[in-house]
Amino acid sequence: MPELPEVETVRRGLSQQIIGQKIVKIESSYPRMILTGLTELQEQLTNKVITGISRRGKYLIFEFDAPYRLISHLRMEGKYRLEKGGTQPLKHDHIFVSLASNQGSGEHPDQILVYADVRKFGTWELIGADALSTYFKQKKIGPEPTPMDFDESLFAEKLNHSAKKIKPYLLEQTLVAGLGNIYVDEVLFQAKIHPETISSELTTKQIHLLHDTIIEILQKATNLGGSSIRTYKNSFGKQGEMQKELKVYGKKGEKCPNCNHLIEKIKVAGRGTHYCPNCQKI
DNA sequence: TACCTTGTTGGAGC
DNA sequence: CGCTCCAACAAGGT
Repeated sequence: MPELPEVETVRRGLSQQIIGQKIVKIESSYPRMILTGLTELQEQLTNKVITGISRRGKYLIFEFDAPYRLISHLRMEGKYRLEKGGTQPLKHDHIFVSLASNQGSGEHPDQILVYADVRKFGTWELIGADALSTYFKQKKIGPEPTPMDFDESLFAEKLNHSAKKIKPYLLEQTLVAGLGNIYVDEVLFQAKIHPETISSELTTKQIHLLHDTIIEILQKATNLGGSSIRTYKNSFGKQGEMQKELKVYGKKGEKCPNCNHLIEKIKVAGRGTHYCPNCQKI
């Protein structure tokens, strides 16, 4: 379940591995996940060089020496890895991008970027470079969780006028981009806010703490290479370190590190939700 | 076998 | 109309 820290870690890895390489072939055994079509992708990107990889919220964005951008969302279990050619595809491999170093005469592929996804929930979309900002505006993706982008007064203004429960609201990606089910539980625990608190009932003090905690936890998790719970690995096949730092996610029945009360798991808006009933009261 | 997992969306319902 | 909530969906592991 890659959230912002995991997606950012994948981005950093892939940037080291494939920037400057030329796409010589694209194949897919599950073209349905390419929402804008496999043929279009092949037509526009074959023989193009990958010039950069960026990220917006949980979306990865591949850039080329062509006016197109490839937007990749990993959803639950999407993964990238690089392989030498001639390797047998694994069961859940869906897209194969053959890459050649963009130097010399060789069109001989050096390595293959493989996209694998057990659940097949991830998506690829090819869009014009000029349509990128429109794409995220239409999806109402909120600011990046950084001190520069994430404006506290705007955040407070939205919360003050909403009857939504805070956890599902934070998961919408509209208040701030990048939180998923793991980090939203961790953030609310650290800020001592009950996940079912009605947004407009949060105090100014709580909102301030929540704002700072979102930035802090996502930054910390990114620095640690994300959390490998379930099956997440980065593009080098390496696990993250943040799972060791989690306080409530997946800790049902264990003691709260603050007060020794047992961590509970409830359902909030259909999502498994971990919290300490003693530290996080409505 | 039915249920659970998650992010996102469309539409039901108030 | 505006807002909130929830089922549905993608597919397979347990």
